[in-house]
Amino acid sequence: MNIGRAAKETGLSVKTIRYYEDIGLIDADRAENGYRDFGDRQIGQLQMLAQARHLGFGLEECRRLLALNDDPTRASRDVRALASRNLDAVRAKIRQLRQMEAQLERLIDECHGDDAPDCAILDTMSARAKA
Amino acid sequence: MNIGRAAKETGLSVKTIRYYEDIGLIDADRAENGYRDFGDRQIGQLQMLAQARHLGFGLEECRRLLALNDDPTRASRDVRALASRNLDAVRAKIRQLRQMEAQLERLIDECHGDDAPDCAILDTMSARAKA
DNA sequence: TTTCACCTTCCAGCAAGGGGAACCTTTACC
DNA sequence: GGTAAAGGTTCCCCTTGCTGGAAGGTGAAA
Repeated sequence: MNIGRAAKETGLSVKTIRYYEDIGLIDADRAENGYRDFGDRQIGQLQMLAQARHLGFGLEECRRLLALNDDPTRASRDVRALASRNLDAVRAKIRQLRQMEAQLERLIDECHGDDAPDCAILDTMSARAKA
Repeated sequence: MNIGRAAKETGLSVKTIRYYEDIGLIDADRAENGYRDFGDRQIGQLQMLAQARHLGFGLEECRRLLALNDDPTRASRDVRALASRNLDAVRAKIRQLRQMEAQLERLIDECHGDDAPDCAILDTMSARAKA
């Protein structure tokens, strides 16, 4: 299977697939004309990569996931730990974003939003902390 | 004020401040020895940058904010619009992260997390979509 | 004087790819 | 069979927002 076809099957972009091969996340066979040739195994790996990225795993974590998936002697505990760490990271980001959200809401609420120059958003943001 | 001192006052790193000058977000005077010299105005701008970054504004948006802050003829409407766009972006990210969170929770819940190799996380993630 | 902290510039790199150039192959159409 | 379009290949630069390090100049304290 050519790379374009593989891209369609997996929802990844051609560039992304080449990049994944480049950094050694997957390996692709080569046809005689030099074109990459993806088999079922590789397509499966790419689909897993797409899933994992969608779930917020970083590429190094994806590498670990692929290795675990390939290892019949794995312990599901290890997979779970990996996923849990990722979940923690996702939650941390959510918390941070929620703080941003709350502060932005407050600022926006306080700003008149008219033609006049005085603006609570700028006032608050430029307030000297130590003053 | 030297850059190190400015960094302490603003909570930004020395590298970050140099970077901000580099991309033209702020301008710094120079002392005779070639050292950067930050006055009250620049410190204020750096504090505003720190605030804005903290609130999730991108650097180009920060540039706009600084310009608006400098402009006595501004309309607070414009500041508000900028902040609202940022709030929208923050909310979009939160939504996305929440989806990740929910899916990860479900997967982790389904995984035994023991010594055995079978793992719902890997099973789900490597499931061929079209099969 | 020496030493140390601080400053300078420049170069390289991170995540995770995207864009596009320059070039080769395959496929489709007439 | 010719030709053009649509694919493929490698290569290098761009992005965002910095961080780290090397090589070297300067300032302050012991």
